[in-house]
Amino acid sequence: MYFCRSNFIIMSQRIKIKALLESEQTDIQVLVKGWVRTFRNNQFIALNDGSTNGNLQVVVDFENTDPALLKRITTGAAISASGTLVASLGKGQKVELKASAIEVLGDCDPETYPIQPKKHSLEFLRENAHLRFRTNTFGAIFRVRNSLAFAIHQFFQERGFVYLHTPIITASDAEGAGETFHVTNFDLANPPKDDTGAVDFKEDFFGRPTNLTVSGQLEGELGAMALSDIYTFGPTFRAENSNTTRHLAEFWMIEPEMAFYDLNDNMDLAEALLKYVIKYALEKNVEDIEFLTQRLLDEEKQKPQQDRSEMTLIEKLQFCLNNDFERLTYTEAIDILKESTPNKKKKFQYPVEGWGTDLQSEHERYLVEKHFKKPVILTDYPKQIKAFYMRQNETDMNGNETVRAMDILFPGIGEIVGGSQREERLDKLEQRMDEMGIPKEELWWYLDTRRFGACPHAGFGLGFERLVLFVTGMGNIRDVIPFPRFPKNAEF
RNA sequence: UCCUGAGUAGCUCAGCCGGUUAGAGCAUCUGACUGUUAAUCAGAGGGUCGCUGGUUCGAGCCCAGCCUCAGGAGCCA
Repeated sequence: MYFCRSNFIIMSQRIKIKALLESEQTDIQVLVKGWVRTFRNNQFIALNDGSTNGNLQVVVDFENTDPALLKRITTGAAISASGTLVASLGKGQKVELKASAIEVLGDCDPETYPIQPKKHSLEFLRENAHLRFRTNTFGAIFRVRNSLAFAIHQFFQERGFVYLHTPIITASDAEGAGETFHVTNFDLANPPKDDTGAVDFKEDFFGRPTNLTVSGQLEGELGAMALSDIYTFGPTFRAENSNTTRHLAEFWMIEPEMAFYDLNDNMDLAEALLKYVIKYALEKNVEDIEFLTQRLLDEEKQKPQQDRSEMTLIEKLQFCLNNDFERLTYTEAIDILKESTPNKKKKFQYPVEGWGTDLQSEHERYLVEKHFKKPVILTDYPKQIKAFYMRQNETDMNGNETVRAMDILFPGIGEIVGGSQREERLDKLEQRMDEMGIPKEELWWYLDTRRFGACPHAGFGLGFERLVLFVTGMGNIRDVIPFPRFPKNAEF
């Protein structure tokens, strides 16, 4: 960080390895600190400090170094090294540090340290999630995740959106977005009961049943009805017993809500956001994405030819930037699927027959990966399979009832964004809530926005981990969040 | 939750039809070498075969239940 143009370095200041590796200067005195990746030949330390995927080679003058100190330079040990940055005498790196002093800051017993200088499976590293940051793969993933998070804020801030913090604890379970985690202060072995023998939540902390939020959308809409454009970016919780590579019990979601937006504006914004943040990561995390691209190539070498992707990770990301997402209605998608080869040859597990049922993931995958071969935005889904707050379309000439919904489908991920134009007409909204059995009394505050100065508006939810999954090319969502929460697992 | 597969050394795995002392590679340790890049070479240590029960003269292997993991499905973001 203290890299001055004048070749002058403050020796007492530690320099991050990323800055050193990018440096054009040599023959300067520097101080570095980091963790040993490998120690080869009693001479060469591959040192990493997390600032970049690359290691700095620290060369030790082993003949003039205390053997007891050399023994303590083990994989995983934290060390401090100072010396001269010189052009490397060996191949494989431009510069290296000729060490004049080395201090072991934290020893690391190689007999018991789980991370060995060898390849580890992702499953093993998941069980050692507290240490997996120290691997190349997870270093790259979490630096990319960081960039994406920053880019999301930057995108919205540049457009005048207000970052709104919606509550984590809520009393409404009305949205029906999934099973909730209960929040209570009760002694679960002995909760207070009322006259009928039911648990008496009047005695609980909030005086009513509460749960962790499944979505900040409804509260987000309240903000949009005054601030015009808001976004949330926070954790959400679903107690679904989902055991897949695409679901977590705790995940982060970005939920913008925009007043005076219709569905087209909504789609434009979502597409622009995705392209913006992918572009940002591609530019900001060049080495990380190159590393992850190579990692994916190596992984795919183990698969049979037909299961390998046609594009590398970088190519996929660039392809995403350079092409408009395909936009079509649910009804058009059903027509395509009905006429598709796999449907005619009965290759689908769930044959596509009529209008009105939800698409299975095999159908979404066909549209995205085989038919269009690019991200797809599906709109105007049947009203019966979508949430109560979505704006109802006029019944079409075939008598089909649809809502102004949109889902963005990504290759390998499936649904990454789900959104809609919201129903701003009070009578329509109330009627739909009645039909779906949603308690209007509980959502009186939500309905107030339709009573007082209602206006057309829209919004969407973007699953952050699914985005990270796509940009890193990883296959399991549990590998793109630092400490995954899923059924039967809350370690760390 | 359902379907399929898996659980054997620190890690990744092999282990035949149920039969003597359970193997390999990597990692670790010891020694050699000393401009290495997954260093190399020689040697050594390392096991409650997921758990519980059952069948059998005998179980890593067969059976039942449970636990955990992976992949797929559903729910979804």
